[in-house]
Amino acid sequence: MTDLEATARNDPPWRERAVSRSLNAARSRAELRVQRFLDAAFELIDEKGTTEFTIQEVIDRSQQSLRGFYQYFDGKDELLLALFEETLREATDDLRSVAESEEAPIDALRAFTIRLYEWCDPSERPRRRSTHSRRPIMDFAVQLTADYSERVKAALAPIARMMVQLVDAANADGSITVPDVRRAAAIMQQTVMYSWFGKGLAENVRTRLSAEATWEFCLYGLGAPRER
Amino acid sequence: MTDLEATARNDPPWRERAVSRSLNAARSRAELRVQRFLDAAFELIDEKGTTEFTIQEVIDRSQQSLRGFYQYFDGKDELLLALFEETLREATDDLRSVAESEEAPIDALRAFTIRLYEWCDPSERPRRRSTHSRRPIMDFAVQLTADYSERVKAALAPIARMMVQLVDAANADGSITVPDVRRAAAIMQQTVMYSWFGKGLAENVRTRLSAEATWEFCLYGLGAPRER
DNA sequence: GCCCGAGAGGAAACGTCGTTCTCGCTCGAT
DNA sequence: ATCGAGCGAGAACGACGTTTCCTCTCGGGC
Repeated sequence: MTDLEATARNDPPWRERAVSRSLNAARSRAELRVQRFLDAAFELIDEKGTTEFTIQEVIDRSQQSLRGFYQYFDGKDELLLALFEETLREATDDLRSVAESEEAPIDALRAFTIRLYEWCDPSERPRRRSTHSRRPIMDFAVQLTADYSERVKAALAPIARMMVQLVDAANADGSITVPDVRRAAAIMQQTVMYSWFGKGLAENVRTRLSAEATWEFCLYGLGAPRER
Repeated sequence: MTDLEATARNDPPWRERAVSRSLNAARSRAELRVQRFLDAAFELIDEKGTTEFTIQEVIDRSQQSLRGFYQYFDGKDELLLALFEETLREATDDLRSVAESEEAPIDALRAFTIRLYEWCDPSERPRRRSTHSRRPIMDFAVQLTADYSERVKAALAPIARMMVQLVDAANADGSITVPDVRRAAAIMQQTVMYSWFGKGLAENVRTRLSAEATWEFCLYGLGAPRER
């Protein structure tokens, strides 16, 4: 062990650099190929409107080999999980910037909430520069949750954390009044995020919920003083 | 056509009775066999905690033939849909009786809401005499919604209708104040029913939402006066 | 210049499942 | 006794995810 460390330390710098360069090359090559798979899968989801594409289609579209696919992904689930995590990463960045663009805590919470709603609701065509529909991925997330709750939880954690912070800030300055910040943030997130399940269930367009209606409901639920 | 009708009308009564009896026998025999399939599927779901049983298992358990299965069901989806509808029928009856046992509209709404929450939340072991876990079916309902939104909607309609009535009554007597009853009922139903998705997502037990917390959140969201 | 081994592509193969098909038995009516 | 409908049993099929195997290639060491 110590010998190995010593050897490593005594390696001429050029060797280290060379190895590193080789590794970097390999890494970027690998990342490129992974990205090709992801892009192909996103395209297929857009076209079909569902996550029910076949591996073969991904292979054909990305012009890579089945063997290569299984070299980079443990299976289809891993691919879908990667798509999900990628989508949530985008959403998180977007939500952060939206919330930060507001001054008052209650306004930030409102902006954050409405944008979160838009990310989850398929019928919305919001302001964000959405390159493709994430709807099928959000749908599939439910199934992912069943088998990979830890990873889904981890992917959702940044959004959950932001929600807690925003509720806490609004609670601190008196805009809202909640007994338990974390609990309130949880129910808030849940109400907003899972609102899209009501999609096919609303009997008519009139009763379909809007982002605004959801926000108001939450606002009073959080104990905001009601205007008369 | 007229001839046929005349013939039918002139048929001796005994023939009609005989046919009817035969049909009744066939019907009850068929219903029995369908029930065997349903029971077997329920058992499998209970044991495995998922709807991912195979048709073969249902066949084996119900001691019937694959051929028979496809004679009664168009496929696995139809079976799952039947289980879902059966479950909702039970839930609807239960919810109705719970709501009717309360006098004041707001109390009825509260009782209804909390019981509905319990029906959807897997972790709850409520007062109802639940013979088996409906959790996997509720999970799968999301996928069913994607392909059979009409049938899911229809199965959910009675519950939705009750929710509207209860919100309307509570709104009428001033317990709550909502601008749009149908809309309020919709968000209410959604918030309560889909709360179980937060299952794997809550980071710890403390932030996990209870039926009571959900009810309170909704109550104020619906515009109930807040006690100070 | 030659060889060798890692890596990648292609395709065949496998296992699981849902679904369909076919064969043969049984039973009740004529 | 016979015929036909109904039904059980199981083979077979097709779709897919996944694994495996064979082959080719390419870069580095002898």
